[in-house]
Amino acid sequence: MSRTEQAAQTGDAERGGPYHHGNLKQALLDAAEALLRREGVGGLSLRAAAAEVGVSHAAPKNHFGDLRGLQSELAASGFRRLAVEMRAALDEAATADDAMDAIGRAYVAFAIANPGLFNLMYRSEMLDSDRPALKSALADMATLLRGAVAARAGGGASGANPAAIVAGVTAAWSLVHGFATLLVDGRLAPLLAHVQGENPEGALLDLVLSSQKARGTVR
Amino acid sequence: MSRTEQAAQTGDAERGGPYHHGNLKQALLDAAEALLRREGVGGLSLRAAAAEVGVSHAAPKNHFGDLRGLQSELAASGFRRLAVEMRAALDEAATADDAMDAIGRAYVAFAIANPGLFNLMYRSEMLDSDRPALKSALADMATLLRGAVAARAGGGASGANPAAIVAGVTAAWSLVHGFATLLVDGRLAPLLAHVQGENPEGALLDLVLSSQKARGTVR
DNA sequence: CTCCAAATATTGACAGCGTCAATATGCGTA
DNA sequence: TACGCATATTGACGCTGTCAATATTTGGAG
Repeated sequence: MSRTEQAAQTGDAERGGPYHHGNLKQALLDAAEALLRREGVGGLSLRAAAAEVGVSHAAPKNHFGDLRGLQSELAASGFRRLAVEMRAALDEAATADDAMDAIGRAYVAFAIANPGLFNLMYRSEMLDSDRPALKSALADMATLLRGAVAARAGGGASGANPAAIVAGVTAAWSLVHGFATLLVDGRLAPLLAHVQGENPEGALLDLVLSSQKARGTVR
Repeated sequence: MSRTEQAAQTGDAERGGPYHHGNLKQALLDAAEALLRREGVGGLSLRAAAAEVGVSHAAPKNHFGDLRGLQSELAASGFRRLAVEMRAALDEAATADDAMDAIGRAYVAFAIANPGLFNLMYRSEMLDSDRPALKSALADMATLLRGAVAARAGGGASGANPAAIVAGVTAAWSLVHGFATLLVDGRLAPLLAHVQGENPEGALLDLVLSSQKARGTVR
């Protein structure tokens, strides 16, 4: 009995849907992200995503080519959403210095809210950086970061030292990314135990951000 | 014809060695690390390591249990070696402030020299943190980091603010780990292009480390 | 010295995975 | 209406981790 005969007997809604799904690509992305959220980056597979949608194991090939294709689209979606949240944080900040902290907090908040996706986004061996969706999402992130640092360094006027901007972007990104990465990987757990209050992650991040500003006074 | 009969005919040295390898655990670890270096974290597999050593596909089970066991021992070895190099850098530094930079440089140098291993070390889902070897290696790393920060914060005397030490450890570790992670993942390539000279990675790291110290003067 | 138990290694099987080729189905258009 | 292209299925292949059953070797107890 073919899949279509089954569908004709049981009705599309009850089993599998029509032969042509109609919106399979997005459905697969949603299923894949659910898998990522539920089982982590190791639980993500083409076959599992296909099964979750109720479609055959080779169906994803038409839309993503291979596993790296699916993962790249997923990562691109992640970078897009991260950029949105960072921009929102940027717009709400009053001073340029507040803006840097706000961006950093948005970055970490995204990693906490989407640990599996965040992991995937920074595993280049699982991604195809030539995928247009991923490429443009990454370029967008880069200009956002660079713009924020330039705004702070320029202090309103333009023409800040380019080397200082490169260093600033690298330093700010490294600090926040390192924190997010270590946190998501569970490496900060022993340190978090020394921070009291609810939401110790946020408190520790605040400590880190302010300790950077007060460098020299800690001693 | 059994494996032993073959060995009796061809000689142990020529094909496969004796039935009992004698040092299979270490040989598998070496093969696995070679695999990791050659093909990255995705190319690591029990069967490939076994094949490289010339042993049956299920032989690793006796020594590591499962794949996570092998990966955990590999990661433990990595953390041990990293700690050695960080301690060496620490001992060579003159001032306490130099020491922090030296540790950071050693950390990044290790990541550059062993990218696959470094990746593995910070993918907890691939590791079993209950493995004694990994547990103790991680504990050693933690005390090293904490000690270095406490020495800087204490300035020779003891009794520095514990909260400041937690913040300092987190900040220093986050900054350097973020830099190493982004670098190994290829994410800093666009920024590295703006740094002239041979060894741009080291130059950029120097910029980052000094920009942290000069915070406020960049503007 | 002998023999037996424990440690170590092999073999074969199974399910899950990504990927490919061949085939089936349905939608839009000429 | 009929054709063509996009989409989906089926079946196969080799790779993987893991397990159970078996084979071999080693080392120590008697």
